[in-house]
Amino acid sequence: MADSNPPKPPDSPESDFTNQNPFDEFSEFFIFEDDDEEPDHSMMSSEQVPNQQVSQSIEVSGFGGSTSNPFEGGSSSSRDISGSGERDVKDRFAFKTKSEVEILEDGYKWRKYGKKMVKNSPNPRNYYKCSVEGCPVKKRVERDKDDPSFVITTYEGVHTHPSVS
DNA sequence: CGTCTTTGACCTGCGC
DNA sequence: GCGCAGGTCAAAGACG
Ligand SMILES: [Zn+2]
Repeated sequence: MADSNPPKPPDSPESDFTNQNPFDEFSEFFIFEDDDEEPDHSMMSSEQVPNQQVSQSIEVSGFGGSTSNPFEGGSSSSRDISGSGERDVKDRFAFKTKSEVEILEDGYKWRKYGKKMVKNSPNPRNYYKCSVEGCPVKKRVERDKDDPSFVITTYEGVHTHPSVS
């Protein structure tokens, strides 16, 4: 109750983006399944400098439109490396987006199934899953620690069905 | 009426 | 063995 939208008018993410500069407000930071992680040995010592890495220029046009999806067609089922003891083929795709709302419509229906607090950020992490039966796709949404205006959306899995009608 | 949201509890893996 | 962290499920309620 009293959800109270953020201190900001309902800025429909699916109608303003076309008018904004993808380089200024729509920073796409692709975070593939990297092995190395932040070697954070000591914690809470002195805040580390924010890693403001906003770069990369991927073709992202009809995002939040309705049917266009940058996911399908790019990196997907690459399970041809089953012979070698390679890492799992779990498709993990992180997306950093500048938005005040976490519910970015990407053309799919998601059902929230959990909320957790991350220690690294004073913000909670939301867990979503595709409502479509048979779709093992999961989505994780979390706010940035240094930039609460940024939202990190992590997609896991591949949709096995076209976008919603 | 059906769908989705919300919160807590619960499970597992790991570290020490 | 316990605690912590992260992740998941389930019941109830809200809501259209
Ligand atoms: Zn799906």
